[in-house]
Amino acid sequence: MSEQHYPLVPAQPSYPEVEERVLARWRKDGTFRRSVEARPEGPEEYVFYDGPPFANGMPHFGHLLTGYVKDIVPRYQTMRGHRVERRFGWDCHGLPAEMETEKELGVSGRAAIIEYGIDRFNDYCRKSVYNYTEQWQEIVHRSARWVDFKNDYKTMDLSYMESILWGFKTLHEKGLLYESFRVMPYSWAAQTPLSNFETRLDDSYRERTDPAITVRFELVPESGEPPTRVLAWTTTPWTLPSNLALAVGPEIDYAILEGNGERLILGAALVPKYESELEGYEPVGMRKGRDLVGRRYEPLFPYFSDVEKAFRIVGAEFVDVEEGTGVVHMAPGFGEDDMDVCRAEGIPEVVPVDDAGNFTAEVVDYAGQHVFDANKPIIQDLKARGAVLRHESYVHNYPHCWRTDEPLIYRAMNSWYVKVTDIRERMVELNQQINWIPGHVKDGIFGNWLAGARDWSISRNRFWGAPIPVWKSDDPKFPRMDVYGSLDELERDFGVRPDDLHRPAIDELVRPNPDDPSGKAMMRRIPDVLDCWFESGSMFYAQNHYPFEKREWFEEHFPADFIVEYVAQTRGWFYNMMVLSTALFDRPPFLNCICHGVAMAEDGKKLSKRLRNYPEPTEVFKTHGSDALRWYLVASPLLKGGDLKIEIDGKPIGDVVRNVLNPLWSAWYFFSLYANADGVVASETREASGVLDRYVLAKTRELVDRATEAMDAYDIAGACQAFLAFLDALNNWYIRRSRPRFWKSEQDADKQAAYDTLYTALTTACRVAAPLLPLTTDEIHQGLCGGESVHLRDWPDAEALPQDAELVADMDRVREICSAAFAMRRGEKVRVRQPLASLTIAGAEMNRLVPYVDLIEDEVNVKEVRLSPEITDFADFRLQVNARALGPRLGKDTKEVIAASKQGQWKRDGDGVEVAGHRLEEGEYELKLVPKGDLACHALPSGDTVLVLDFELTEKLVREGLARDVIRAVQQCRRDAELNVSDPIVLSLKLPDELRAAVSDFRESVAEATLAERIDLDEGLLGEDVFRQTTRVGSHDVEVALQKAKAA
RNA sequence: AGGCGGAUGGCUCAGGAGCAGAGCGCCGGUCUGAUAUGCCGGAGGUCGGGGGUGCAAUUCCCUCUCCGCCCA
Repeated sequence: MSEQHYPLVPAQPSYPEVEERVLARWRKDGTFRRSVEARPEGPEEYVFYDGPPFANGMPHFGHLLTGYVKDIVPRYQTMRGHRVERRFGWDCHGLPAEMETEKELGVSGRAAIIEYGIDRFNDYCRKSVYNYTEQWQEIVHRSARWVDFKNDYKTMDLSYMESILWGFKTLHEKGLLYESFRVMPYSWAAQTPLSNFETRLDDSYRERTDPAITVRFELVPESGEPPTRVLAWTTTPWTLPSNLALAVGPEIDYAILEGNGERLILGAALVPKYESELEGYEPVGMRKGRDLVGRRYEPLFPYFSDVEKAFRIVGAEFVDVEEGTGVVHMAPGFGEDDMDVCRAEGIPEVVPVDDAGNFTAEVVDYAGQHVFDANKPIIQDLKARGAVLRHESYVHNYPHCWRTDEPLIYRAMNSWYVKVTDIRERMVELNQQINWIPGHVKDGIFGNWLAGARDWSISRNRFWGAPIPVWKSDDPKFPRMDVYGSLDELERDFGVRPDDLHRPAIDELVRPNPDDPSGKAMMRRIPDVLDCWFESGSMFYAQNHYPFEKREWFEEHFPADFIVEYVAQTRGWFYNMMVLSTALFDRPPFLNCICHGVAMAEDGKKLSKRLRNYPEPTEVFKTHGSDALRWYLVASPLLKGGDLKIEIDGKPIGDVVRNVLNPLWSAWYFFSLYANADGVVASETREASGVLDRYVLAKTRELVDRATEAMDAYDIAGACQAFLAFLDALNNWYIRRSRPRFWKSEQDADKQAAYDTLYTALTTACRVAAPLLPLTTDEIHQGLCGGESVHLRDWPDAEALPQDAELVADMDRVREICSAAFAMRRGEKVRVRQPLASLTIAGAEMNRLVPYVDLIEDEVNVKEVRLSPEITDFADFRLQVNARALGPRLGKDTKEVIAASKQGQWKRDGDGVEVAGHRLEEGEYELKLVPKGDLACHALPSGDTVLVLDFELTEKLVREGLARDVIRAVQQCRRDAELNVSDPIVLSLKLPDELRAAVSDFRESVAEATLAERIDLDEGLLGEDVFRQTTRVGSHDVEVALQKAKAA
């Protein structure tokens, strides 16, 4: 046995085992750190920002997908020579943590938390952040994602939070913050306002049945007028006690109806909808809305009857007659439009609802009742007073809180806002500097969202978050507001340097108001904390404690070269970073951004832990491995922004093993098997002489070119596609056709060339696929290159490999010819082992096929390949018009030309052709070959080549075919006997006469093919170590006996 | 409600104004001294409904219906 220079590998490995092995090696060797540190710091660095996930559960396929992309691109850029630091980030603050803590501690609501103690509450939140970090690290590690956990950032770190203070103060100084009392979506269950985009992030709109009532409002009578009532419609009866006005559309027609001793006013277009209620009422007039404006009415409830300027009909453009009565009841404390209209009219708002959604004492009759519970008694009261014309149920989509699932209300609140509208235009401009993948996101989903951006509410009336660094005087006689942007500033004014910026410690910083000479007024922090989105959107500066540390580092690492998250983050993280980056630095926060689609469960629904509608990622790791999952996800439509249904049994992931991992491994197995058998050491080569070697090197070059182009365009699926095409050429053509060169016993230059070429193709392929299959390729690469990790290598240099487009085109044509020949054999039901006399190839440029004649003869198993330029002997031309080129020129006649060409009604006309009275020039048509009907003929799909296969069999050909059948039987026997591929044997065959004659005729080739030193056809093989087998060849039984030949 | 995406073979999805594609599944065949988890071939689709623009629409426009997603 020769010396072995490569590991012996199994034909089919357990990929999960391979992966565990590679992971252990990485850990032991510190491969990740080494790969980063091997690249220089400085301007050549490639900057990646990791979006912080909120880890309140185990990662699912969606997280993994993002993680894979977060790994692939940095690995690629690292191989391209760039240093890529990868810090993991954790999103720690905000409602998700608070809600979880409320549930686990059994305290619910602001009051309960304050009673429980903000310090204890926040301590629990702080701990809960760590609940899943370990499992996350484990899964991220197992998925072969390289990311730095040790040096991670957390949004709750003191340094991070100090940067947040800086960001807030800087916005304030730039005049981009304001405080305002406005109507906002409010979660009474979470006891916090939500920003407008939070109400759109989750699928928060969902069906809800509410009461809808049509209410009579009694007008203050004008002289001589019978009792007159205006009808208004609402689905929120609980806002009626806060009603302060009624709105009509100035241009809308309102009908006046009379009956039952009263007059009713409602939108004329809506009268038919109230047919049954209005029976007995007669129309007595019609008024435009503007003629109703200014009329006073009686308050429905007494609670706010003294509010100035209230209880009038006002005009509002937004009123329509789509629904209701064409008259809108206005409660300016609970509706955005209502507040706008009423403020314009000088009507103040009233908000008699507390933080928990209960009526306050102002509304005496319902005080303490939750607003939704109060709907019922309010309706009953109104009915008792005869104020309700109709009471119905109304099913509509209604916004719900994304954390608590409870319905939101709209409520006027005090909140801090970022003046996004001031920088909106600039964001739209800066967005043009960003390369979005897929491209339509830029001016589609993201661009549109930016263009319609609204001011961002960033204060939360909660506990676990970065504090709003605003201190106000507690005495309105000495108004003063201080905004702090650093620990230094806090220390300067309060005399202590906080080591924790969380509540309640931060609230304890109090000092006398310097503007109050008596010293009694105190400066106190406003109790709100920041929206946690403000914090994650600040990561690009806060993760490195900007501007307090590493300022230069920041300058060099901003904006990011690359980020990736799923597409909905166009409303979340992408957007918030854009706002803050534009506001603070007037630059885009990132330059390339992949938005991937949504991984869904097999049932087409979103992945749901509760429904368990998806397999555990860890199970997939155990069965198919991480590389297969990685490939499955990133080669899918997900990266083009599409959604993907993940099958629960993971079958498509198994397909990846079969279609990607196995072919790659098979090539590696083949190499190691024969290289070890021959004791060969292969090395990389840049040139070759044989057509097969030159072909596969050119294919390798093509792989590098295509993959580079794809990866540079962030088209990961495209890189996968290129790799698959290469694997096919390598396995099913190069290796398949080159096998005899590896088998032969001479250790000559041709054999070495074959090894070197295969070695080059394999090592290059591993490097190209390293980001896509980091574990499997590393195992193979280490085997090929003496233990060197593929991830420490550079991306292959395409220029080092020969480019030969002509050779590739010719060889691909040859492959097509062979494929077509096999199809013809199948048509005639003639097995490939049966040699045929000849294959005639007719078509253009036949001379280019000359170097491949032997190869075709061998592959197709024919004695002779004839190349013929006489195409018309075998085939006719069919005219195929190029409608795309012709259409613009011929217009209406195009159809006729197409029809005529299909019927063969055309003739050649010099350089062109004539069809239906038109002359077609070159480029406007193509001539395709169609075999003549009576020949065993086959045309290539390209239409430029036809094949004729001679199926006439001579006695000799038949015998040769039979001999090959016997060879096949012997080879099977060798394999069943578990012989080594290079073991010589002694062979004995017991054959029927026909086969015996065939083997006699072709004794030499049988012996050569089966490595038989001796073939015995008469006496049979006797002895201990004889392997015997009876198999069927055609319709005959054949007895094969063989024995490993004794070493000479 | 809104924003966005989607509807193409049994399934998962590409494509894109000019003879409808891939993978899987199915059916049939078959090479093999690396790989039958391979290779070759085949069947299978009036490209969701309706309207419009065009010489030409599955593709562009309008509309309807249905589905999906919305802190990865």
